[in-house]
Amino acid sequence: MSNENNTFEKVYDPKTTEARLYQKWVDNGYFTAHIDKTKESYTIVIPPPNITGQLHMGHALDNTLQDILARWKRMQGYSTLWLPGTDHASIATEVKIIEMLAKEGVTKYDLGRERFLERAWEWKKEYGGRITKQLRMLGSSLDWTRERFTMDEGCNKAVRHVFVSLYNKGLIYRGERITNWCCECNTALSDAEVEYQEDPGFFWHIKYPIKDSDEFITIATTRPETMLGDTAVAVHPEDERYTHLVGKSIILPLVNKEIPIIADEYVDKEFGTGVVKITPAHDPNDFEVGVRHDLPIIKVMNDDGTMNKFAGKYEGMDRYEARKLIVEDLEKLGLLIKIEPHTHNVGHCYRCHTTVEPMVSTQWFVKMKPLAEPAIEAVRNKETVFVPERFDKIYFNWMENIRDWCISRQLWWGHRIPAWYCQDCGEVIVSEDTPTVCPKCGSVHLKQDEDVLDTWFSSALWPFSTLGWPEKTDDLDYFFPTSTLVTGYDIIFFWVARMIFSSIENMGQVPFKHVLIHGLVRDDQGRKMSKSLGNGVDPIEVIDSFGADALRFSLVAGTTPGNDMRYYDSKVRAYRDFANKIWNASRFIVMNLDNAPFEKPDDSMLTADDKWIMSRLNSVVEEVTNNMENFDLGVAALKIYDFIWTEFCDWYIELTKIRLYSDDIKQRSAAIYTLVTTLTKALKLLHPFMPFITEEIWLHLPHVDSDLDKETIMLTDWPKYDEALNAPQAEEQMNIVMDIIRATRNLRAEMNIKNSKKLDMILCDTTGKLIDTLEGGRIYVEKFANTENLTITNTAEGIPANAKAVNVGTVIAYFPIDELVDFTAELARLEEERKVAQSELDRANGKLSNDKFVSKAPANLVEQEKAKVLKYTEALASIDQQIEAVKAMM
RNA sequence: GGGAGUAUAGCUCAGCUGGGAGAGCAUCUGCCUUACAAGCAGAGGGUCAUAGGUUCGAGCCCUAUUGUUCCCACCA
Repeated sequence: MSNENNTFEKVYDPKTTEARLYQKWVDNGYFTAHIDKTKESYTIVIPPPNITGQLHMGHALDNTLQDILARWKRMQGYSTLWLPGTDHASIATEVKIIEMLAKEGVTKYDLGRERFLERAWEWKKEYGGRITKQLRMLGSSLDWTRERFTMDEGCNKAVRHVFVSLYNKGLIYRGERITNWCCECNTALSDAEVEYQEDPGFFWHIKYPIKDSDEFITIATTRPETMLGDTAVAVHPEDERYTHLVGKSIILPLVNKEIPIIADEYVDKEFGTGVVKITPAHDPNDFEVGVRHDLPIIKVMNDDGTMNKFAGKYEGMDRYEARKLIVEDLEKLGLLIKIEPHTHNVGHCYRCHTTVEPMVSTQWFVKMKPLAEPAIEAVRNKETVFVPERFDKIYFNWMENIRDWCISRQLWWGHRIPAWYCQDCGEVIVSEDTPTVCPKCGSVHLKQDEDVLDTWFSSALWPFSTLGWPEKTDDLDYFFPTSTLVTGYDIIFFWVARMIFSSIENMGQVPFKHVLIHGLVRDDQGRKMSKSLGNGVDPIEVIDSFGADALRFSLVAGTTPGNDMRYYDSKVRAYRDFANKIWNASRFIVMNLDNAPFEKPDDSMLTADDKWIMSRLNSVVEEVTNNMENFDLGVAALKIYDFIWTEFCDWYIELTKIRLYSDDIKQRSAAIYTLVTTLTKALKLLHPFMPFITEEIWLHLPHVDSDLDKETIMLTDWPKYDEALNAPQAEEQMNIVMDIIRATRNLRAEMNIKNSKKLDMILCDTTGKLIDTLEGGRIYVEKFANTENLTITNTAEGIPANAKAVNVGTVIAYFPIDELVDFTAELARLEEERKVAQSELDRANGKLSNDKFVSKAPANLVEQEKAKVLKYTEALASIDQQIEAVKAMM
């Protein structure tokens, strides 16, 4: 074992170890997954972070969870692959590059497509590696030999293959539909990419004059500028107020065009004026109405949100400028009745947050119904299970009400749509390979579609495209379907749902067995971390000050799947302290290594504390493993923390000092052996959570059994529950011993007796049943209660009447104390103790006198209550005796 | 308009299929005890939101109410 740089300093310094260990892990290929048919595989694909991104707390949480699972499964003997990669993030990246170009005073159109893409690839080269470097700092055991990118050659191939296949099945089509249009990003968006929020606005009530009449009809609108594209006015067919007008026309103000008054069920009689202007080109509902009534579609805006030639005198104006002017003009004409404040739900672009404009355009769509159905079935049949399960409701709700997916984007950075249009005959050619001639007319004048695909189209294929599909690769064969997907609830629609239906469609099976959903990491006030608020905490800075282990642990310990959490420095600090605690405990053990030979002791050399700690750890192993299997990582982490700090450090290590400082080398050796093996096992449990410090310590420790040929804790075996290690008698004994020690310390604190002052003590068990147990624990009590003249007896006879008495279960610890005892206070304390004992006794008796309890409750609980009756009866008797004694002294 | 989460100690949160409420931080009291003051020992602090119900027994299950957070939905 090499010890370079490994001196045990008093304070653990993560900085000097983390980078060194990570490099070693990578260099030695520990993260590299191997196809081994004798083993089961365990696979996680990373949710690919955007190449524009920097690691934020959400990533830190997401990847910590994945790393814990990967490291744990690896130790359990699974052939484990955690596959890394990044996402080209079409729209997000394009926006960033345009911003960068703007600083140079250039637009993307100035550059042209080709040179723009060159710049984009340069960007990818420069920033794409930034976030993966940061993932390394977290300790992520990712198999970098298999790193992928959504726009690498293999993924491109998968994308084209899927597109063509869906097109040939009629599941991808192109058509003129109304879509969400972002005027800022200049592209169509899918429904999932629109975020709705309540915005304050106005309701403008406008009079539309009826043709050949003096009558008016009043409409109310929130977007007056779209009236220029009105092609009808609609009322409800059963609205008596207006039935006489159906079939007539109105003259559209400002445009002076005649448009019909139609009747349609869509109109709500109760809302507004009961009359709706119909603008098929700029409203999704109106579009539907337009289709039903065969209305013309007049688009009055350009893609950038300015008014076009159909807007007449408003042409060229920005949409909001036009709105203002139109309202003014209407007012001048006396057609504006009133303006009402009105808040309404308005869609915003999820990338740039500008108001989305519903607009008609020609786009490519995926027909969703046929794809959604089997995807719903698969989750219903639990082929894929959400953890926690309630998230399947969100999934079902979305999938069952799904609309066709708009997949074309008017962007340049992304997978260009593999469709070509024949310039001569208009034929549409969809093909994986670039066609050279038109199959219909033989023309060579083919032009590829200008648009790219929604960035989520490629991420939907991620679990199999990254393993080599559509090729039949060994990786695909062995590692697919993957095991667990870890992600936040915020991208269930964007990503999880789409992976599920894409996988079923293309692979014939679900892409993963479990979806572990986590919540958001919020700031210390519970607010979402965001750039605009400036309240984001940089995980890299946290790692810098407290270490990756501390950050990881703080993100997991005590959290519940699916629930949001808050980030606190104080939490990380607490776990940094925990790391330091383990460090010092280990330092202590290592310091004692040359104190005695490290060898397996004879069973007879094992003491009660040895058996106790091994038995306790054995239970912890079982519980933690069960928790991990149920994805209760937060509970598992706390149990490990608690075991190491409280039971191992605060008790066991202290207890072993009796032997470590003894003259008997065999005893020292036995203590050392148990210390090392217990610590080692605990470190293994902790390793998935705190990979760095556990490895660093493990490298300092001597090893036994299967660890002997291992060079890293990463590849050691996950501890297994072992029936043979259970030691109920030792546990009982140590529990009594610790209770007595605690009671004594308590007494000292209460009575202001220095710990250094030795006390006389008489341990009295009048039942006589615990005498052997107490004798066995004598050595611990003597040392840690700091006694002299410790007497263990089964009779109260001969105990000085003025001895201070403390009840520890059925055992009474007497302290003949020379100092003046305040008898009044003592009496009061005893009375209080009596009250408690009496109420306990009443409680137990009450339960037992309840026939229903006795007959219906499990037998062991009934037994427990009976035992209590005995115990408190005895306790009461003894307290009464003490009270009498005190009274006699007064 | 639908749906989901959440309400537990001063703060942040755990609490596995119902069987006597826990942790960290904070507070108070002692300790530099030869692994650790980023530590040790002790203490205080909770009608588990409210009201009903089921049960021998409810923080946990059911119903309603209130507060709070979020998701979905085409109301012009």
